[in-house]
Amino acid sequence: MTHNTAPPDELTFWSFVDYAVHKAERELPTVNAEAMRMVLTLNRATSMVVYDLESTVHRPRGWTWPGFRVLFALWLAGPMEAKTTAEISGMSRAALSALLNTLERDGLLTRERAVHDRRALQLSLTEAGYGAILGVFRAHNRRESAWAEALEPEERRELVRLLNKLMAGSTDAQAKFRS
Amino acid sequence: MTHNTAPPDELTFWSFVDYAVHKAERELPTVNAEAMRMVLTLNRATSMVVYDLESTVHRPRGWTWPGFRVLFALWLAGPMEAKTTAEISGMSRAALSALLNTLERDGLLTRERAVHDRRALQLSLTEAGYGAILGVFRAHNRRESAWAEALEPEERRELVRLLNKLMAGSTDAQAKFRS
DNA sequence: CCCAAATGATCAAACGTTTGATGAAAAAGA
DNA sequence: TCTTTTTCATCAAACGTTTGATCATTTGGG
Repeated sequence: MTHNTAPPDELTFWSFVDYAVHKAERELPTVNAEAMRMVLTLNRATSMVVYDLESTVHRPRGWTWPGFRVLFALWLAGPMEAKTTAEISGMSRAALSALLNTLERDGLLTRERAVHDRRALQLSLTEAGYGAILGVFRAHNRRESAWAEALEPEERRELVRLLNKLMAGSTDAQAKFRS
Repeated sequence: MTHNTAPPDELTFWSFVDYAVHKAERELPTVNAEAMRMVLTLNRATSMVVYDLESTVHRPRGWTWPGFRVLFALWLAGPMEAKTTAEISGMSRAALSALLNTLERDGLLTRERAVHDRRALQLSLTEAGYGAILGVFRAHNRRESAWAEALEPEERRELVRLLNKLMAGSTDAQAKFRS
C-alpha cells in the first residue's frame, strides 16, 4: 500500500482515487473504502471513455451521444413508441421529449401520434437519419475497438461479467431507477 | 448464445445490450462486437449507479454529484487552486467556473484571487461547506456500500484492476482528454 | 525593456437532464 | 354510464457541460 499523501497541487485525475481512499480511510474509521474505490474508479473510467467518444466521434459530426443512442435504437429495432425508446436508451420520458426536439429539427427522425392510442408517440428514422447512422456507428465502433484493445479478450469478458453482476445486484441494493 | 430477437416493444434497458450486439453482428460483418458490448455495458452500469446516487443522496439534499465532487476534493485535500480542482474532479475549467457560481451562491465555498498569480483562483470551503460535507459523504458511502455488496471482495478488486488497466490503455488508444 | 506568446478564468450560446406541474387520452370502478 | 385513476407526453425552471471567444495577467524572446 503506497501511502500516497501528495500535496494537493500534484494531484491528478488518476492519482486522486488512491489519495482520496487512503485519506478517507485514515480520517474516517467507519468508511467503506473498497466500495468507495470501486465507485470512484468506475465513474472515472466511464467518464474518460464517454468524453473521448463524445469529443472525437459525435460532436465533430454535430451529434451528441444521447442523440446517437436514440437513433441507434431506432436503427436496430425499427420504428417504436417513444416510451420504449426512452426505456432502452436509458433516459426519462421528459429527457427524451427535449432530445426529440433537436433530432426532429435536424431532420433525423419523425414523431407522429400512434393510431391505437392517441396519447402515444411513434418514432421513425427519416431517410436522412437512416443514411447517417451507419457511418457514425462505424466511427463509434472503431473508437470502442481502440479502447477494448487495452484488455485481453478474457479480461474483457470478465469485465462485462462483473458489470452485469453489479447491475443484477441493484435489485438487492434497492437502487432507484428512472421513471 | 441466446439468439434474442425480441420485438422492439419488449426490449428493456437490460436486454437491449444483448439484442443490439447480436443484431449488429448479424447485419454488419465488420463490427467489433466485443468492444461494442464492453462499452455498452460499462455505460449502462455506470449510468445506473450514477442515477441512484444522484437521486437518493444528492438531489434530495439540494446538491448534485458534480458539486459534491468539488466539495469532496476540497474537504480531503484542503484549499487549492481552481485549476487543480478541475483536474482532480474531472471537469473542464469552464465547467468548474459555472459550477462555482452555484456553490458560492449556496455559501459552500469561497473563491479569491491567488496572491502569487493574480490570474489564478484559490478555492476554500466555508464553515457551512465544511459542516455539510461529512454527512453527505456518509450517505454517499452507505449507498456505495449497498452497490458494492453485489460483488465478492475478490471480484471488486478484479473489477477495479480491469478498469485501471482500461484507463492506462487510453494512452495507447490516443484517447482525447479534457483540456 | 518591450512585445509576442502562453496561461487562467470567464462568458455566451446550445444542449441534455432533473423534478414537479399541467393537459389530454385511456382504463378502471362504481 | 359517469367518475376517478392511471398513463403518455410536454412544459418550465434550474443545473451542469461543451465549444469557441474574450479579457487579464504572466512568461519568454528579441
